Amino acid sequence: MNLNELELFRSLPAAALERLRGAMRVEAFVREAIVFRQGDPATRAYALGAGSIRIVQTGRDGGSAIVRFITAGEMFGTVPLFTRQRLPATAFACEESRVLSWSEADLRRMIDLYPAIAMNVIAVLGVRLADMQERVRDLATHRAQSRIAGAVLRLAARAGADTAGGRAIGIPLRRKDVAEFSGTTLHTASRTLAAWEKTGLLASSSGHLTVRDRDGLRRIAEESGPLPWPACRKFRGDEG
Amino acid sequence: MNLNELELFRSLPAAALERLRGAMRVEAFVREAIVFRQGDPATRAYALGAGSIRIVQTGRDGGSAIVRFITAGEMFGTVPLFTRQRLPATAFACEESRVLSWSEADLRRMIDLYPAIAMNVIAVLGVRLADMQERVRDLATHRAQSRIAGAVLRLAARAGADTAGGRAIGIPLRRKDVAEFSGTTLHTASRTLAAWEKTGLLASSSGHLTVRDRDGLRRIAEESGPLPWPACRKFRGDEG
DNA sequence: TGCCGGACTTGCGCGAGCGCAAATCACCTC
DNA sequence: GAGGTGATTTGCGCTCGCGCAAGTCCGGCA
Repeated sequence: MNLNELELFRSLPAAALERLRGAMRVEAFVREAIVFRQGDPATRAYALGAGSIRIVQTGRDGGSAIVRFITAGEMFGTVPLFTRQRLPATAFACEESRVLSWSEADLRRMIDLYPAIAMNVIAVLGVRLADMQERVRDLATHRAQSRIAGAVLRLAARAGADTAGGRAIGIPLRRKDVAEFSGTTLHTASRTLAAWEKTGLLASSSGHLTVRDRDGLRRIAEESGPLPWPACRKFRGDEG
Repeated sequence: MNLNELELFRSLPAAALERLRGAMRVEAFVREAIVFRQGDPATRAYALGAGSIRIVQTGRDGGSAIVRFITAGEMFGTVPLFTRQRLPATAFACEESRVLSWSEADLRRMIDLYPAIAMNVIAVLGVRLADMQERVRDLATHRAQSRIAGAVLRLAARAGADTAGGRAIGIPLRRKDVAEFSGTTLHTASRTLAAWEKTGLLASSSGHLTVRDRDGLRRIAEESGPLPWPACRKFRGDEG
């Protein structure tokens, strides 16, 4: 993989990429291996060369949620380097993955030399922040079914590839993953996905989901959140 | 207000602050006035001089959630300048507020001259991203009551001031605000807050909440989310 | 001082979706 | 191919908390 394909190092001169390659550490992780643990001090900047990673945050009470999925080219675990915080979540490899990383000192040195890296970081964080804000709204205002549809669509848009049968999500997803990503339970996620498979909205085989009817899912995702009741029709009627 | 009190312009040389002051626009907004609207193109970088602002995101279906509260010193509405997106949310003044702002061109020029501004932006975004991730986990794994407690505690920590009667939240909050910030309904928020007032966990007068028993609220906030049922006691027993 | 509109409270009914449990299925190892 | 581990499915009961609606409180304005 060319380093300029990483979002972190976009539009840098060749000399910079060469130096970065020299300072780079490459590691391989097997399925379900842990790249770093929540609570550890942050020491390196990570980027994903190949595979996929899920970032899981666990609360004091044991409840955990998938904060984000990382796909090839994305940076992760890097923000706490700038805010002197500890790592706020744990990174699991969803599948066999190749992880690239740089030491904090090397990264800071490169940012001093090439401020464009800092601007890349801002752009990445900005997009992610917008994404998380949308998820907050989603979780706060939508019902379980809509949230699941929204989560699937978001993943399909960001990590999907168009195939003959529809848009395939390039991340191996268990039912439990879908549940923890959309803020519902394993059972509800299972029931819902199974129903959608039956209806032909999507297909799943060996841990991979494929969106077959994007518009159908979008309709469910935007189903007016907390008011899907017949009794509310009178209000929805005069709004148009 | 000294400009170096703004999180965006921390630790800049006096010369930089002087230039920034020259390029600054100052506006006053009355209660419930709109600073900018969701969907508008981003043209300026904002910071709050005094007062408080709520950032509200509305979905296509009409459901809206409070994404964030802004207090004096914080920047807002600035990220889309870097990602070339439109503004993802609307900013309402919670009370009379003084808003400072800079044009995109001026901001970019200053960042070129003083890269420390870019690092400040990264630090701010990093903290906010961590905050939003925690909220996502909260919304996904906690019950309404715990979410409300968590929301109140978060606001008290970030925008609170210690007083004789407890820690007072420096933002005027309606019940509806609490509801939209914690992902529940006006009714549940009202009931819950009223109950807590009766128990003495918190107090409210003329739109301002005061946390009287932080540990009590924290206990509710961390009440193991989806399993507060008697039937689960057998499990909770051998953990604690 | 009296009027008015918006915010807050509260009783009621109910259904979405959670926790539980048990059966089934897919996949990996040996 | 056999055994085992973990993922998935699915029926059941039950509660949380939402929608509704009516009443109350409070602050602003004339």
